Amino acid sequence: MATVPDISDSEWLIMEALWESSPQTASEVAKSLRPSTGWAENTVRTLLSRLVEKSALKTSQNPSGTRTFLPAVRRETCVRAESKTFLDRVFGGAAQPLLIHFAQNTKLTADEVRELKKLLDQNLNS
Amino acid sequence: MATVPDISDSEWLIMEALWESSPQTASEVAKSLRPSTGWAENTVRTLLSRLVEKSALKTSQNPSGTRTFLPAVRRETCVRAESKTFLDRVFGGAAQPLLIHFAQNTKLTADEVRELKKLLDQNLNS
DNA sequence: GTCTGACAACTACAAATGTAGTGAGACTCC
DNA sequence: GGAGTCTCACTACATTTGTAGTTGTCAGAC
Repeated sequence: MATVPDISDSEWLIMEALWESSPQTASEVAKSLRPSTGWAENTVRTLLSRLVEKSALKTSQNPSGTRTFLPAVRRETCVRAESKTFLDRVFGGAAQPLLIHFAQNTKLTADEVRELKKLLDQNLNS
Repeated sequence: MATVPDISDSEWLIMEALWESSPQTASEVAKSLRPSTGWAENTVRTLLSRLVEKSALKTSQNPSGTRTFLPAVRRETCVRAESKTFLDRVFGGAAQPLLIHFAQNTKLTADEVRELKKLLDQNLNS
């Protein structure tokens, strides 16, 4: 049950970068986030360190002596945890109102609707 | 577009209490939250004041001189804002993966599934 | 050998959040 | 009319978050 660490908004962006491609060094992460966030390299380093402290990331020493970072928790696990928090907080834990909310408030394509309906059917039979 | 104030986790509980029934005095809110949160009355007062500052709540002086609090923003509005934040943060703004996630990870009754499918159809025709 | 430029480690600091305590005025009940 | 009781407005204080700056080291470039 490896309790999932609490990941803040900014930290989430770091995690995304590493879930997408890892391991990466601090400066690689910084470089890839710079366009979207404008963060100074040190900011990224701080966030990386905090995530290591929280055990959301692991590091490994690579031959050249610099550290590389890689996720210690799977994205799916974190998504699940965040989703639960959100669900509890905003919808009082009731998933159906949440589904209703998003089904009403977002535009979906016919294909997407088809796929969702299929999933709903599978849900029933599980 | 009445930008929605940022409401923290604890504050959200206060808002819920007032969305459910308002206006209420500080001590009424405190009393109703005590069982679930264990908060001291002053904690509730502080949170109420912060919410008034943020314009999430309004107050009105009632005859006896004590203040009562009531929401200044509709629950639906806040839910929408929180949902968007969450969607952007965790699902990169894509609603369909979110719907998939919740459709797969929650148990629904046959009725609920039926209703959701109906909504999905309406979504298509809108 | 020294200068340069990454990298790591540590420190900084304000705003937001969670969770209260204190002091002062008003009201209430003997 | 003094002693509790409510309320309110202020103040407090540790943590977490966002966003860096500073210092020291080490490896190549020259």
